[in-house]
Amino acid sequence: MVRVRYAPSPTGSPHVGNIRTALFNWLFARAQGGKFIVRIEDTDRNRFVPGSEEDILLALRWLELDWDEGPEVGGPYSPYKQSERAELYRETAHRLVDEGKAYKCFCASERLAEMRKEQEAAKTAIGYDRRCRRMSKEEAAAREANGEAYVIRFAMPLEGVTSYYDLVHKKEVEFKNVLTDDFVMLKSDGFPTYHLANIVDDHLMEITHVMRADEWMSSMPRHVQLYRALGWEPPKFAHLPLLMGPDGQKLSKRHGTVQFTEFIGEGYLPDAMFNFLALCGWSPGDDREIMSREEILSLFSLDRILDRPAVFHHDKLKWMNGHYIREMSLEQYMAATLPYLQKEGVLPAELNAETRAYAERVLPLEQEKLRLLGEITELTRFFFEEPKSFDEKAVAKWFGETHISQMLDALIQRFNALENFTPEETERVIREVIAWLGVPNGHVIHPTRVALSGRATGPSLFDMIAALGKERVVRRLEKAKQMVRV
RNA sequence: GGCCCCAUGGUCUAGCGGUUCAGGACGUCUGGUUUUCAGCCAGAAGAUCGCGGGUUCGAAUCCCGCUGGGGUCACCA
Repeated sequence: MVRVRYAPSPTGSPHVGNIRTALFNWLFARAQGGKFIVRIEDTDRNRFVPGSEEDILLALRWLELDWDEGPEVGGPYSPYKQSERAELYRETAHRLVDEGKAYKCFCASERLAEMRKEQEAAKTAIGYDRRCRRMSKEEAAAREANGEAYVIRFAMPLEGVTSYYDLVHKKEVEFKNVLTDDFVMLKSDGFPTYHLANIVDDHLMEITHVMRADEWMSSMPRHVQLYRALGWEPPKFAHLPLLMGPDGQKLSKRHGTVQFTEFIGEGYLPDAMFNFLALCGWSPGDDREIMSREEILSLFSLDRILDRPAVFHHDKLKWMNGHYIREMSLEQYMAATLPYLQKEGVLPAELNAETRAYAERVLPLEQEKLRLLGEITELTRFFFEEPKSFDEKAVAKWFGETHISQMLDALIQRFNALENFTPEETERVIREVIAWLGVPNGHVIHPTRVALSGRATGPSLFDMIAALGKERVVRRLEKAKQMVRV
C-alpha cells in the first residue's frame, strides 16, 4: 500500500510551491488507492511562526486535499507533530553514537563560522572538518560531564559513493561520500534537524514514497546513509521540479504573490488552482489543459512528472481562473462573488429578498469578464451605489457635445413613460432617441453609459439599464443633467 | 568555487529514430460579432528543437563534449 506524506514546516504562510508538493503527494496517494499523511515538522523553535500551521491546513482544505492521517484526524502513528516526538529522535541519535556511527561535537559556532569563512575564501567549501570525530571517548565524556554543550553529528563514510534511484529523473543519482560532511542530526537544544527527524518519521510511519521538491536532492546522500546506519530500508524517492519566478530564480516573495492564502483572497477558485497546479510539473501527455479533478486523478502518474523546472506563469493561472468562473452556475457564481461585495461593504452581510434578487440580475452581467472573483466589486459597484466619480476622459469626450442636454431630456422623458423595463424595451427607446437626434449610435450610447455608471466600459448598455431599473436610471440621468450644465 | 539537476517559439507543454524541420495552450497582433470592455469565432507573427561533434540510410528524439540556466553547500527546513 502506497503511503506518502506532506511534511510542511510551520515557518510561515505556505507558498504555492509547497502546496503544489502537497497536491502531487495527494494525487499520487489517491490515484494509487494509498494513504496521504500530513506531518508537521516543527523542530526549529526559532523560525516557528504562529498561525502558519493553520494556514497550511486551510490551504489543503480549500483545495480539498483530505488527509488520512495527521493533525486533527490523528492516526495509528500519532503524534504527527515532530515537537511531540522529540524523545524518539534523541534516542535514535544516541543509539547511533553508541554504535559509533555518530559522535558528539563540541565545536563552538564561532569556530564553525570561522571555518566556513576560510573555506569560502579558499573556494573549497567542504563543510565541517570532522575535528570532534577524532576526539577520544574519554575526552568527550569529560567535556560532557563538564557541562559543555554539544551537537550530535552523523559520521559519514569517508570513501565510496552513495546513490539512489530517482523516480522523476528516472535515473540513478550518485554522490561521492567524501564530499558530504558530517552533518548535525541533533542540535544542542536537543531538537533534531530535518535530516534526522524526517528519516525517523518516514520510517516509523511506513512511508513508501517520498515526493518533495528538487532542492532536497543534494541531501540525498545524508538521508540514504542515515537509513543504512539505522538498518532501515529507504523509501522510494521522487524529486519534483522547482517552480521558478519570471527571472528564472526559485519562486519567492520577490516575485509577487506566492503565498497561498493570498491567492485564495484574490479570488481564485479551488478547481482552477487545482488544475493549474497539477500542470506545474506534470503533463497528461497530450494537449489537454482544462481538466476536472476526476480527469486529473484518472490521468495522474508518477512517470509523467517532468524533471525540469518551470516558470510559474501568473497570467495563465488568471486565464484559467476566468475560464472556470465562466463555467459556474448562477448559484455557484453568486455564492462565490457575493462575499466580496459584502466584505467591501457594498452589500450588507444579510441580504433581504429584494437586494438579493437585484444582485442576481446584476452580477451575472459581468461573469464572462471576471478573471479573479475579487474584481467583481469594482466592476459592479455602480449598480449598488450612486457613482461618486466619473471617468474623466469619457466625460470630457462625450459631455461636451451639443446634443447631450437634449439627449438626457429625451431619455428621461421616455424612460419615465416606459412600462416594461426590459432590455428589449430600453433598447427600443435608445434607438428612437438616436434616430430622433440623428447622431451615430455611439454618441448616445457612450454618454448614457457614463451618466449611469460613471464608467467608460461595462456590460451591454441595454442590459445595464434594464437591470438598474427605472427609478435609478431616471435619477442618474437627472443628476447627469446637472453635470452637463456646470 | 565543489557537487547535483536541467536545456523544444516570450512562457508552459506534446513529441520518446522516419508519415512532425515541430502540434497544443497562455501571452502578443489582425479581422469578425458588437454600444464599450471582456467573451466568443476566424486568422497571423513567433523555434535553424542551446552549440559542436559523433552513432545511423535517417535525430528534436541515442552517445560525448561544451555552453547556458537552476539547485545546494547552517545547530533552516
